[in-house]
Amino acid sequence: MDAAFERAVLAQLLAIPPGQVSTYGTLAALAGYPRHARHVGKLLGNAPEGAGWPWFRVVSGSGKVARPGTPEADYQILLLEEDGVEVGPGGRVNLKRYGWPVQYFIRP
DNA sequence: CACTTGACGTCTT
DNA sequence: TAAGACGCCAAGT
Repeated sequence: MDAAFERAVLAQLLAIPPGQVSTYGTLAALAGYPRHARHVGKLLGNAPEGAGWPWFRVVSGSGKVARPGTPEADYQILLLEEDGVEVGPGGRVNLKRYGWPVQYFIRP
């Protein structure tokens, strides 16, 4: 396993402010591993549930929840809404508002 | 060594 | 906007 990669990604994951979301590719890039988006997904998928990691704050680059249709996706949507993030039909998230670190803050 | 498999991303229809 | 083609990188078979 690559402990350095895991540490770096986890650091970025924990850096996401509550109520905001980031993407796999962004986390990988911030961690210092560009084009390793798939590995971030694999890491989160393999991550222990009781670790307390905010894995639910990570969505795909299109702003959609990964693996749509699965119970995990529904659970993630639930957690995001609990976190104050609006999730549209199909597990869509408006990255213009909730995206991190680039959030545009289009608030009424 | 060749091929497959991913919680992915960007570009083109 | 939705859907498909390609590209990407590491790990497993």
